[in-house]
Amino acid sequence: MRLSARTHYALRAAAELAAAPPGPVPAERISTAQRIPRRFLDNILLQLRRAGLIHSQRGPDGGYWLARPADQITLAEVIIVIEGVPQDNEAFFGASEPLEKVWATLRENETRVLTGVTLAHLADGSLPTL
Amino acid sequence: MRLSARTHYALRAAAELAAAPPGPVPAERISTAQRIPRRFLDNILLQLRRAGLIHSQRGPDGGYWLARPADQITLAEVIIVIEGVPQDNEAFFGASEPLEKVWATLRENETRVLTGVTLAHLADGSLPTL
DNA sequence: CCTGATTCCTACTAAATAAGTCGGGTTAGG
DNA sequence: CCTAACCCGACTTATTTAGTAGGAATCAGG
Repeated sequence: MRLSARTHYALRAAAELAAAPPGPVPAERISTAQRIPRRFLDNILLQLRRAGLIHSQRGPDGGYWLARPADQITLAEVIIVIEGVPQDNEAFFGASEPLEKVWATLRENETRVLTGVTLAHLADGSLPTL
Repeated sequence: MRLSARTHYALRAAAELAAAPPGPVPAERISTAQRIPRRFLDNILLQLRRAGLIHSQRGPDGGYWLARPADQITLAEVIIVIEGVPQDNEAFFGASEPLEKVWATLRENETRVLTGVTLAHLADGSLPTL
């Protein structure tokens, strides 16, 4: 799979929000709970907010919260927001042509798992049969 | 999955060797058949040889060939040779802990497919049920 | 034993990506 | 108006990627 540190952080931050009681969670809290460098986290949360995945509130008692119920946000969605859509522009010739099908299979497996797990699953520790 | 261009080239080169009739295949041929930059290919083939995956012969009528029967070389093996062993050093805390299991599942799926497909499968276009 | 085809090998480079950091601006509550 | 928080673009440093360069070593055939 190979995901960037940024993406791992985003997923962990999202998990933290999903597990928190309702109401704004300040970045500082997420940062310490998940051991994510504070300024970097700001940056990531900003990206999640711009993508519409979370909402935010400034000022005292401000913070971040999920824009939708945790069981309606999949890991795949978070990953896409951070990594962007994967673009494959490989070409296959002759003997290597069957590789295309192998990659397709791999991608399907991946997608199936990542769209099958939601933030709610992470929050209550009950993973679905994958 | 995300593999480097180098790894894709290695796989395609290996597929080409698997599909060729017995005997040395010159790099030049692989390069044109699979549209791989010549000098870069040299470099990659060298790495495959040092790993013991292929053999080579210099001079006229020289070239490269598989060190073992094509049905005994898996895609996983080629990938490991080029990419090295993947090292994950992520740590999980609290709400994000279940992620570990998700990544494990993903890795298992991947491994199952990549160790299940051999160069022989590519060569004769008969992929196993994945 | 010379010639040309072919592999072998180290080193180099330009561009992209990754992983943060920095400095300050903006907003809201008390 | 003060303080806690988010907002935002730009910057930096290191690593990886995708090759390229230049030539040395080897081997078959004539």
